[in-house]
Amino acid sequence: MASKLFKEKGYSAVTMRDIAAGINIKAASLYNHISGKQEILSAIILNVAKEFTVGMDGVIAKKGSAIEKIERVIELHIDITVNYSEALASLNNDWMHLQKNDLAEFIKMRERYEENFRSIIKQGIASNELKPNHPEVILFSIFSTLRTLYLWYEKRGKLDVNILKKDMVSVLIKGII
Amino acid sequence: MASKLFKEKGYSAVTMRDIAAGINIKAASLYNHISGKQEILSAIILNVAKEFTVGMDGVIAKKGSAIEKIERVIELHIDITVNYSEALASLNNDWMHLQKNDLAEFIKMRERYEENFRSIIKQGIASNELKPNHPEVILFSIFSTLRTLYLWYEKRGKLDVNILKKDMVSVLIKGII
DNA sequence: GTTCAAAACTAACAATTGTTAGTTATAAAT
DNA sequence: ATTTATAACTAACAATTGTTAGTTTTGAAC
Repeated sequence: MASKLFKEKGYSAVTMRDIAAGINIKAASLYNHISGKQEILSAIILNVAKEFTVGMDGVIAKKGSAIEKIERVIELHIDITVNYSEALASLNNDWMHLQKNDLAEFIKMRERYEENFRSIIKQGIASNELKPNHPEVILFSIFSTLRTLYLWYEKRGKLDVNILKKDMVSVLIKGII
Repeated sequence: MASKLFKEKGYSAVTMRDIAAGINIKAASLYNHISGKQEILSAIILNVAKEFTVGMDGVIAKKGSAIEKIERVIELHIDITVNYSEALASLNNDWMHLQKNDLAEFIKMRERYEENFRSIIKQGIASNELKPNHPEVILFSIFSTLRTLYLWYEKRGKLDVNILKKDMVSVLIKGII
């Protein structure tokens, strides 16, 4: 419920009274369940960040071509988007409002995730599976598409997940020509 | 200066005192120059939104293949990103904090822009320039990559614009294989 | 050197913020 | 029926918010 409000207006613009009203209680009653506003944000963000970390670790662990691994990363993102659509808004837009320890943990996970993705692309270029484009551009292109998928998934009427996976793999890997 | 703060923490988390401190004056002094916080936000967002609108209108007006038009759209986004990097953060993340009239104007511009982009893709599919993928997936893929370019452009040490354009066109249109 | 508009300042405001203290309602277990 | 833990409530707090009022400083034009 809080994550839905955070998605709509951003963490800073949502008040404890807003969150409480969303579940028909008063703001003070929230403190019977949580320690404060920050805890809500970090629960939302770190939970989904861990999903990404675990998922990416799984992709890296399995053997396979770079293309196969990229396909699995695309599927991972789509699955998480379907299950955590609102949390992804906070992860993308409000991570900077995490406090010290949570912020450090988040940044560490994000860096590790990105580095893993980068290693897959480098593997693909080394094995001639991928065009010798600048790896950063490939990384950025795929990454940013997957990152903002949550904005589209709902707007476009909850497309069928399997069709979406196939289309995304096709467009992102083989291009649009 | 305000746009830089908005990019870092988001509109709602930035106070008038923050903005004033950024230019070494007191908050009250800001009101000698502007009517309020909202005006800052709408100036930032609507200005860059108009750049997109004018640019896209230019692309649509010129004759050319769908691929050529998509290339020009990519170049348009890169040019705007280079010149308005901070404003793009507000446009992407804080547009919902615009007030009534400004919000309506923004949404109208965004819809028109998107519709123009969609028409280019449809033209490309009709003329067999593009693969018969679902147009929405192509639109979303290119769009979201361009949309978040501002996050990468600075982090990656201000890449050379012309090289970036070529790489982006290659990756987004021809794919990574 | 006086004038005068632009733009800075101090001080304060009403409203809203996250949070705490203390109290009451709920409902399962004895 | 009494107890007891859970979770709701009211009321209030200190801090911070955007903004206004009134005053002083600045600096170019005369």
